[in-house]
Amino acid sequence: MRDAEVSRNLLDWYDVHARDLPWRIGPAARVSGVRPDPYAVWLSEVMLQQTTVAAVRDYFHRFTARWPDVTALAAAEDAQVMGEWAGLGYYARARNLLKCARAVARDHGGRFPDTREGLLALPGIGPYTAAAIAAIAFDRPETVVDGNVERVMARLFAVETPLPTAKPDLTALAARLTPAERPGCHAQAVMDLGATICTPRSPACGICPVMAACAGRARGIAADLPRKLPKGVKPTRLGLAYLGRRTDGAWLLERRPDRGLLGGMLGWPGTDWAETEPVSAPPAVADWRPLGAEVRHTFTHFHLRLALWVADLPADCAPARGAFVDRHDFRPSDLPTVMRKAFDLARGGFASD
DNA sequence: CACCCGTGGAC
DNA sequence: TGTCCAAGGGT
Repeated sequence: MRDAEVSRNLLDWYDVHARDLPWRIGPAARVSGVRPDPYAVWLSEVMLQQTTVAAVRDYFHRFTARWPDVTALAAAEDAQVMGEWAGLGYYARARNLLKCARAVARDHGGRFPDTREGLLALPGIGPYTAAAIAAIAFDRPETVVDGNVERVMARLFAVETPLPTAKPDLTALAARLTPAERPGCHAQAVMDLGATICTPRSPACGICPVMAACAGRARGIAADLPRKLPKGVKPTRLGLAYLGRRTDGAWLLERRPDRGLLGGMLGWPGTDWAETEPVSAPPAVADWRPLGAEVRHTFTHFHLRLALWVADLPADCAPARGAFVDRHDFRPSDLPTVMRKAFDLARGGFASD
């Protein structure tokens, strides 16, 4: 089967089986020449970086309801956007999302650049996202390579070189299949195939539209591809967090520095997280008591065990760190997950009111 | 270029 | 419970 036939089969399959996703336009609209909204494409693609469709859906709806276009988002306050992103992870994406929206509003008159190169110059838009927006929103014949595409190419062409070494080869193979017509649909077809049929484990080769062309299947090694270098062991880090509540119900919280882990997010004051036993460092003078429970949470590259300390703080409390957030302004959903877990465990440790 | 950066679901 | 994994980008 020639490359053009493979691409044709993928597109035919996509036209029948394309998933109905909130950021996509329907086939009827597409046939009438309607293009997807670049803002919706950009927002969804950033949210989908290393994140599943199931996790993104509700966030996408909340963001577009609150900020319907890039100009509205550009005008939003940092804390509002970070709070709305809370729970989705990889918080540098939210910081760059705002930077990007403001750059588009200020430097591009509120319109996204319509080329890969133009998009690539914006914060939070890398090779994948630039190609995806250019292809999907602007009908540019760019080659889109994400984890799905790498897996599909590795299997289709039986590439046994492990990732990430194989990346350039897989990109070249994906480029061979990229058609001049409907490149955006082609890109989404390959990604949909990877997400629904050519899955990482137990791929459904029996119903695959390009089964006949698949060298991996022919050799019986499809499910073992792509090969990957073994990963290192995650260390365990320890830390303390202080959950202080003032008598009027206000919570003592702290905005984390813009860089690094959970950068720019709200959190409980506490120690650094290290592999050695933490040294106590309460953010205010008070009768801190151990909760007797700890948060266990796993990040990308380490496990965390976070011991919780709680205290009732006096009305005239002057904290050395952080600031009080009025009980009516405090939304637990504004917290990153590890901090929300701490709140869920500790809230019972305070007198109810 | 190697490392850093979240989270929840599947198995 | 532990491990792997997902529509990557920044530094």
